[in-house]
Amino acid sequence: MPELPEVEVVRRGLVEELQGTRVLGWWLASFRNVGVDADLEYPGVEGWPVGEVARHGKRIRIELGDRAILHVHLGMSGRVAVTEARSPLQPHTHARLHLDDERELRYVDPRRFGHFRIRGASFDDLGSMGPDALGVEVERLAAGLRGHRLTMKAALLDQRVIAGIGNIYADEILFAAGLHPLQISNRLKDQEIELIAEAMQSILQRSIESGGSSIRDYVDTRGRSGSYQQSHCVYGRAHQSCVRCAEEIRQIAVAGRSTYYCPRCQPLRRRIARPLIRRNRSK
DNA sequence: AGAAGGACCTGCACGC
DNA sequence: TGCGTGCAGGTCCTTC
Repeated sequence: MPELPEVEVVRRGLVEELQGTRVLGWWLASFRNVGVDADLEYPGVEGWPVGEVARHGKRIRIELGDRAILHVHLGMSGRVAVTEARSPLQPHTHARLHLDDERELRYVDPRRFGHFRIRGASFDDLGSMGPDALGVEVERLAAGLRGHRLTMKAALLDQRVIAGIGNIYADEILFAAGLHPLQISNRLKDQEIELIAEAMQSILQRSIESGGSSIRDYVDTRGRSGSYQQSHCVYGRAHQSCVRCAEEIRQIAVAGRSTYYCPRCQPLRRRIARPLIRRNRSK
């Protein structure tokens, strides 16, 4: 399931693959998450030059000439690949961008949680998004976390607070920072926020260098899996021993998501609002 | 304002 | 073997 590191690996792959190409046209499936703005005409034989391939959080934006931007979100199971136009189509291929060198950019998404939309250059999809998690400054992270009264797990998953973190890295970051997932975001001490910021940078950076985490579906633009899942300390390790203290890793539901943590390395501080704990424990 | 649950969607693991 | 069921999760929406 692609989060920031996986999306960044995909972005870097696209930069390599799409350099110097032009988009001549497209084929788009008809379902709600795939489409093109009604007022954009087909590029035609001259094509649109592929420009900057940028990323914010889990979203990729690809400039197409000066009039359009391709917005891609991989959702749960989305993949993009640049392949020979003649190569056979994989099942669940929902979009194909025809390039000027006999290749295609293809978007495949079995679970259809992702998005693939060609929109006018002025369209802004980042409106309420928080800062990108990679390289975020401590002050901005602190402002985001203290601006909401959320459990830490919910805060890290909330793209308005910080963009790019999903279920896996939220758990890994909280473990590295020694914070319980039910800790309340606007009651953190400065030192705790610094620990989160440090853990976030080091984990995301290391994961990118490992090609991301491949849990089920994720592969990069050339179909290669990442290996960071081998470095996970808590995610998916319920009932196994903590790598740090050997205590049993626990699995609970927080913000509607499976959450893994070590009760000894991530103790719950008392200043938590009681109703929150009761509600979560009653599940 | 925030929590919770449902909807979207498919593949996979599991139990019978 | 084959079927039904539950689960996984990113995001948006509704309800409380």
